[in-house]
Amino acid sequence: MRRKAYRRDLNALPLSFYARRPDVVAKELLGKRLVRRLEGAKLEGVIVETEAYFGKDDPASRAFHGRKRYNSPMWSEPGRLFVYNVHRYWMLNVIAHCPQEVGGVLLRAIEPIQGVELMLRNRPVRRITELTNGPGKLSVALGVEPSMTGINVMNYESAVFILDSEPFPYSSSRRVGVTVDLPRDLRFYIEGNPYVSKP
DNA sequence: AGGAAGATCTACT
DNA sequence: GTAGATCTTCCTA
Repeated sequence: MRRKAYRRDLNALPLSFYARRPDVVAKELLGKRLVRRLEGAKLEGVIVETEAYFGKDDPASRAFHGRKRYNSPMWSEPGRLFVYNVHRYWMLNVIAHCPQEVGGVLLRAIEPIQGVELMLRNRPVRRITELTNGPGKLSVALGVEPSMTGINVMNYESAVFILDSEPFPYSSSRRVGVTVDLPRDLRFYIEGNPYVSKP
């Protein structure tokens, strides 16, 4: 009997992938493919940089001050989007935490692999490596809006979803721009990738 | 009303 | 490379 070969790159990640500690999920999201449906097109990129955020014990987390209206999506089911504002930009996060806990992963940079023309229309830049090498930048390029909070990235029908791929080796560092940080590395990135926001 | 924020852009030394 | 301006969204820590 013939068995169809399993193709990682054709499959979404299951809930069990996201229902783990945010730092573990942040590491393992590197190399996965982020897909954004926009105007009938598919914009796609490889995730090359992430940061993990925890709950009430993490001073840099949106959840630090307890549950409020603006941060309540941090408590939602893993695998959902949470979009929030910093300065003038929207930050794209995927909720990721163990049961009964709180946390998420900030998507900080992607390497564009499909729909680059449309991304460039959204965010005109001279050098292609400047297109999506930062959390605010990738949100502009992909047309991310706060109304996308709650979207299920495990569903192919969603406006944003994530596809599996082979695991990728990673490097780590302190989180970027965080004024009061935890004493450990919670930023993860693909070493040497030109689309990382900073080496 | 005032201030802070997980950032980005510009204009320079 | 780096300082300084930017001018949104949400909070009152």
